[in-house]
Amino acid sequence: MSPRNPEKDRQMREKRMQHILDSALKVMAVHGFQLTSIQDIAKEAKVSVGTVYHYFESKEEIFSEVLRKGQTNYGRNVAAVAVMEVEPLQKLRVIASTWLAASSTNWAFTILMHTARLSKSTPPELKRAITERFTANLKPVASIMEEGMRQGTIVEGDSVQLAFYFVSLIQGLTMQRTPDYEVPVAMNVDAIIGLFEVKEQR
Amino acid sequence: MSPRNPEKDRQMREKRMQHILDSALKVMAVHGFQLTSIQDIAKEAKVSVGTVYHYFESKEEIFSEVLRKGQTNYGRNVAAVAVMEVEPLQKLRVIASTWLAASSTNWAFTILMHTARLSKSTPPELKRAITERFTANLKPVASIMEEGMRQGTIVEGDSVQLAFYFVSLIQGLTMQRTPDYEVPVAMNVDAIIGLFEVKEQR
Amino acid sequence: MSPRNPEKDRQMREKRMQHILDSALKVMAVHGFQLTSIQDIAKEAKVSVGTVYHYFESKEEIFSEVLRKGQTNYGRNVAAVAVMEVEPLQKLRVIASTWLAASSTNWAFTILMHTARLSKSTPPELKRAITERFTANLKPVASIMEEGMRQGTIVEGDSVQLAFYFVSLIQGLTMQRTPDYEVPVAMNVDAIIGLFEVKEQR
Amino acid sequence: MSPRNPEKDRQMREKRMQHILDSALKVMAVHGFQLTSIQDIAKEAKVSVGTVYHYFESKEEIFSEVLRKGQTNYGRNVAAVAVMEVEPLQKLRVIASTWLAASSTNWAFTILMHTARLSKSTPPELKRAITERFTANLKPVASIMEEGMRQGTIVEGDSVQLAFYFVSLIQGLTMQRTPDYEVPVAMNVDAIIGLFEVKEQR
DNA sequence: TATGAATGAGAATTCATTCAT
DNA sequence: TATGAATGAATTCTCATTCAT
Repeated sequence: MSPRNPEKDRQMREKRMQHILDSALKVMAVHGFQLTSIQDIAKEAKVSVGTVYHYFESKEEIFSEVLRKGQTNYGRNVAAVAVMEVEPLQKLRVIASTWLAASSTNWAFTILMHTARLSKSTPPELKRAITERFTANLKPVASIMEEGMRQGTIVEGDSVQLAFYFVSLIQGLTMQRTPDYEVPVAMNVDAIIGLFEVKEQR
Repeated sequence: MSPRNPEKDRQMREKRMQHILDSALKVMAVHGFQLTSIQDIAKEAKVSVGTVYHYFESKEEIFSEVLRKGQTNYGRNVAAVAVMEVEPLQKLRVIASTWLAASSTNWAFTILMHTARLSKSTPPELKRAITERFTANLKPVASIMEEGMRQGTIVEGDSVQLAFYFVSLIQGLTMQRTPDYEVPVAMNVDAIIGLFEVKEQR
Repeated sequence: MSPRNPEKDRQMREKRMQHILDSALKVMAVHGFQLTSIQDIAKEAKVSVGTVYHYFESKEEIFSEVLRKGQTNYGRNVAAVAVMEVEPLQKLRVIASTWLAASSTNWAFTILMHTARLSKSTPPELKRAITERFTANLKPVASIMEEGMRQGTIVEGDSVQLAFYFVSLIQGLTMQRTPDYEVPVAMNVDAIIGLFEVKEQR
Repeated sequence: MSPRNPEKDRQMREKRMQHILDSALKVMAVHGFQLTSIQDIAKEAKVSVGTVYHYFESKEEIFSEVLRKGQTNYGRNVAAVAVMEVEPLQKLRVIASTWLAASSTNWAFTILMHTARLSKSTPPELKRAITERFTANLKPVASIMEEGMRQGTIVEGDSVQLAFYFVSLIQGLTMQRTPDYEVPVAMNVDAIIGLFEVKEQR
């Protein structure tokens, strides 16, 4: 019947969708959330507008997917760090360094996430999904905090709250990392981690 | 024809402009940044679109002014706290509590600021102005940090960097405060301030 | 405060709205229902697309208004005929002649009405409104039928049903009146009315 | 490779084309005329868009074929009724009952036909074809009328005109039969036929 | 023959801005 | 100064049609 190869078709489809999502994140990083038009995304992906709509129902869905993939990815990375064979403080350092790395577009991603949660026009399901994934992603960080408390190297407190503060701080700093006009104050990962560290007695 | 009073005219003008700016912030807090139209602002201010354009050159200028007033205001408040007659840690507490108060629309303001800095369509002058005011506003906080270090109650480090971390943390937390789907983790001002506090010897 | 004349403004507004609605009917008569674009309407009315949207919320609303005005108008006309001082059969003749007059765009209007009622995309309220007005407009015709039955000049039967048949016949014929390729069969008002007439005994 | 059978191939082709046309009518009955997309038709027929284009040149052609088959079919049915061995009035009754049967999608078909004739975008050939078939289909009905006149059971008049009125009435009533908001007036086939009947002397 | 990916023109709608009154 | 009508560019989304596999 069909002279096509369904399996290959499926793979191609998957690949193109990912390509479009990557392009979407890239332009959103430059243009900002809802200011990114489908045109912009299509141009970046070097496909036509129609093609974008061939793969995604709406602009809405693209944003939703970008966020989902990004948060899921981040969650996986953090979980991997949490079970590494190093000191808890070192784990925090890895997370902070990765997130704040100059090359990353995390600042764009963070803004994207918060703007989506804020915007009146974002559908409730998406808001809830974002918040839930964010909350779930706090877990691995919280477990690092607990581990550090047990070892006496991380300050005492509610582990989830501490994780919340840590992540919020990192995200807050990330957003200062926007291009063009960066705040002229250096960031020092050791000093940041130091805030969560139990100081040795002299 | 009523005789004109130039001084009163000027005051009236000032008052209406402020009214429009207040209305603008109010709707932007609900609708999100650039999704707020001039129509929305005019409706909120109960004036016509034409009137808005009498007082402001462009939508651009309104945003710019909202940000300028907001940042200036914030700067004044922080400066006032910095010279209060209380412990440095207490000063930080006051700043944090005020900023994170449930009633505030600081989350909207923070997003507004970051989105503006991020957006390609924001003119460079505005971006620079925002960043400069942000940087300048770090000063009073840095002086609090220095004061605390001198007294041995605040952790050692570069005072401006510490201020940067403190403000970023507060802003990062603020953005978790968006309505509808708040992250289900409590915020505890004492615990937050605790991160910057030198712990007593046991 | 306002150097404008509100009353005059209101009148102008009313006039422009009517002008746009007239233009809308005119183009819909040529292009057909949902095939008429706002562009078409704007061009016909010699205003910009934006202006059309200044006066009407949506294409939907324009169609809805065209139908409402048209049906209301028709209802008024039929009611006026119903109370004229002539024979019942003569009243039917007047209605039929008016409706089938070559110059009228009733055929367009009729199609418009039925297509709207048929289309899946027409909101239920509009469908109900159309149907209700149609039903209400049967009343005057039914009263003519009753009058004729009392006088023995119109065939016996349920007056509302008879009215329904009469109107449906007229509308059915109207739709044959589309331009370009008219059905090559003459219409004779007397013969049509004859169907509802009690034939004299010889 | 299976040996080809040209005759069987042709039959298959014919069968698939008919299947697509049937599906087309089905969806058009629900979605309304030009609001039906090729996608809709393909989905209903459970084939791909490409396949539809294998069998038909354009959307235009599909509509054209649906109408042609529908009108031809109707013509055949009416012609069959015309030569049945029953009273002329009974023949009219059969035609009316069939056409107005609740289950039929004639209302969709009727709208389809009229909208096509009306639309600016319908090519002239199609318009002419529709009108010609419509006109030709009046013949069998006209012959029924003539038969009735000869027998003195159907009112006198031009037989083709009478047929025209009869068919227009039926079509007019059909369009009141749209789903969702039917006009709340009963239809009585006997009463309808009665309009064309010569009344007995008292 | 069958598929569905790709395209681009066109539709509805929004909105910043201008301008006559 | 105040108003709101008018404009047209930009945006999202749809869809007929083409084409490589």
